[in-house]
Amino acid sequence: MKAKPRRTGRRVDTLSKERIVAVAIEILDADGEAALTFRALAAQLETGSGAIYWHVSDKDDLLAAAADWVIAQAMATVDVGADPRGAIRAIALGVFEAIDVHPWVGAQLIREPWRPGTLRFFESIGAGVMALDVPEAAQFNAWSALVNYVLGVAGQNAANARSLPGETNRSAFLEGVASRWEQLDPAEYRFVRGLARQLRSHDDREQFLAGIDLILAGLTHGGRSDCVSNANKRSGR
Amino acid sequence: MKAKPRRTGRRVDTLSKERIVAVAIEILDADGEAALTFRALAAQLETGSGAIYWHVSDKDDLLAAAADWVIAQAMATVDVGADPRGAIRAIALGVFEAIDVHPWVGAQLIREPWRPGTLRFFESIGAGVMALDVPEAAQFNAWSALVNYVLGVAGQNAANARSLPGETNRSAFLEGVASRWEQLDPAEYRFVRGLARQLRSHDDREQFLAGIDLILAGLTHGGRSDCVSNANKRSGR
DNA sequence: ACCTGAACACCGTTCAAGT
DNA sequence: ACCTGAACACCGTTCAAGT
Repeated sequence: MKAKPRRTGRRVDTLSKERIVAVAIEILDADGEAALTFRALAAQLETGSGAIYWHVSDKDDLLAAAADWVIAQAMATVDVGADPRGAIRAIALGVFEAIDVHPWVGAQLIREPWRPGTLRFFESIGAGVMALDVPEAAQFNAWSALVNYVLGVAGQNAANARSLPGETNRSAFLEGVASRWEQLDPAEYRFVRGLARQLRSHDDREQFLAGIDLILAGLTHGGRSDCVSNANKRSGR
Repeated sequence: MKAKPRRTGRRVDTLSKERIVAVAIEILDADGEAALTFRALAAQLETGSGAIYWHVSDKDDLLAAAADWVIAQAMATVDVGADPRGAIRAIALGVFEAIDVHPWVGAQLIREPWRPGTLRFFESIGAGVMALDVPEAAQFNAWSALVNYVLGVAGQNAANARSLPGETNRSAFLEGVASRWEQLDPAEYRFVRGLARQLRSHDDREQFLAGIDLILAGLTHGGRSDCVSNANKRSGR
């Protein structure tokens, strides 16, 4: 009973960085960040743990490569229309949804901002900003605000999902937060208390886009002389 | 030579959660997140590693408590003026600067949004939003955009600083990113290439505040009927 | 060139034993 | 009630040895 089916000398699935990254993504999606160990990966790939180091330099490298693959995929399938505003929304939403499906990506994106997927994301947002009516001197800040916002929400989602994988878990987490918030002192925490109700029923995706729209609105109005806000002048001091 | 100075029975510094958290913050600030181990902590506290577990349930608990202490401190010293816009800017800047000094806080803030420091931060931003001219239905989204933006920048800073502690390291990191970006194909990465120059000389703090101002501008103008932007109507589809 | 898997150093956490 | 520190299970990484 010990005899295994013999391959013809060579193994069918040669080990490669692509295959390693693909299996890593499977493990990350299925069981979360803590489940990705070199031992689990080696077992799944039917090889020794040391073999992985031939193709991947490091665990950091593995995680970065996995995150970049997800983002590159998301960026490749984004439908960028003619309208720059719509393009920015579509790109941001594409990254948001990719991270929604693969929450572990959120924590990885920011490090190593020279990976192809991250670069595509950065450049696409930048192209949208250029296409808008934003003066050149303000473009860097506009780009930074958009990118930081997207990554902020991404990180938030990642942290929320880190506890345990699964959909039920997320709503349970929100329910837990909401019920804690409801027990706060009304005098001291009026706003947060009021948030609790809405926390249970809100649509993440919609709220994310509302934030993008807010930044875009500020961008357009801050730059137009016929509708200048005093928000851009330092208020007070 | 072996005789240690004998204390009078009781040890002078009783172990307590406060003292553990204080030493943990010292280690985190000095040598980064990777350096905080229960062994290092126990050595610094001159006790056994197991003793820490009597006061702290977990490493997660320890990190969350440390982050919350930093944020609570920052919130306590924020000077909130009368002007709601100035208050929001001051609160955001307070959190930004706290995370700038203690970069490891960035990654921790989001989890456990019921710790006192985090709650104070949430409530303060919420109070600012309420004080602004924002319709009640839009308050949740406005609050979310502001908080997410602050946490996004915070996370970014945390990731940048994670590589190694120290000031020189940060500028070296930015220099590395800039020089990589400059080698990109000008046809494909026009915007990111242009960013490289500005990346070296930009002021983090100023850029952070510019993002806050952008959201505030969008907030004011999106809500006013005399200056409605078409950014809030779905453009395109 | 690429793979194997035992070995190493190190970690969070537990727990019987002490005071 | 609180502290001690050895022990346990587990991890990333290395490396001599194989093909």
